[in-house]
Amino acid sequence: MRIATWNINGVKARLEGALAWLRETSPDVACFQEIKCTDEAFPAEAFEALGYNLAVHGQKGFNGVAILSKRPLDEVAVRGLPGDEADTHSRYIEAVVSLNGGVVRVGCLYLPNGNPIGTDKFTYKLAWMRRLHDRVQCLLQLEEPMLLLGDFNVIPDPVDARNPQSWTNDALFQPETRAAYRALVNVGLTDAVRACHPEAGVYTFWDYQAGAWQKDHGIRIDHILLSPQAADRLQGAGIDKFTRSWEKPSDHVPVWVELG
DNA sequence: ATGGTTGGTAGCCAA
Repeated sequence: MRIATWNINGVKARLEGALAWLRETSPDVACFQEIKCTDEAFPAEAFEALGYNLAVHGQKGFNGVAILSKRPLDEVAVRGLPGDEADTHSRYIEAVVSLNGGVVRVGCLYLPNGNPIGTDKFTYKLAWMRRLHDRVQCLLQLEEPMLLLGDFNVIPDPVDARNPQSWTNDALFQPETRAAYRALVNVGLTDAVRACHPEAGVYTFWDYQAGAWQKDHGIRIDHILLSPQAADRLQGAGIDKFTRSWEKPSDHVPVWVELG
């Protein structure tokens, strides 16, 4: 089965592109980030017409995440990342997908950008990563096939940027950010794209500004992390770079894994 | 080069 993630940067602006991508690649599960709308405003019918069941956690204007699944969603485990009642951002939704003779748990996330550094936005990013770490440690005890996927807003290593030096003052590439991401992976998760594509030049985001796409000034910040039970079934991973050339593209492109 | 571009929303914020 194919499980994919895509920061679509506005479901209203990206509806035709998102539908075209779903028709073309037919993922069994698709996770969206930055839907930028409320649950009520999400164009559910258009996705249901393609055979998807939906779990949406949105808010007005920005953020917002959604899980689409061809198989039934057994349970929407949580809407919103646990650990801070005061956090009103819609950045995490987790659901259990029912399979023939099993389940797979999917955590769809939009990790805070954190810029500019030295502000409460960066503090919020690091606190959010700590809460995500706590959630993952809890989930690993279930010993299920589990995927944590989405826009992590983390450049893990210099190889994940075309021009690493240009990101040295950015929240996505701070030592604290990278350390928190390493700690998360090191609890026992597999970075699926890294495992399947260790080579340089693998990116998932190109800024709209300054001709970043034309110059291939990309970064790899959208990730799929697998629990051991999911990693055992990993058959391949990839990036649907072709969507970045479409009319009205998202600045991110889809990332996917194939599980046996 | 502290630039430039897009989306959502309503005179800017987030990225």
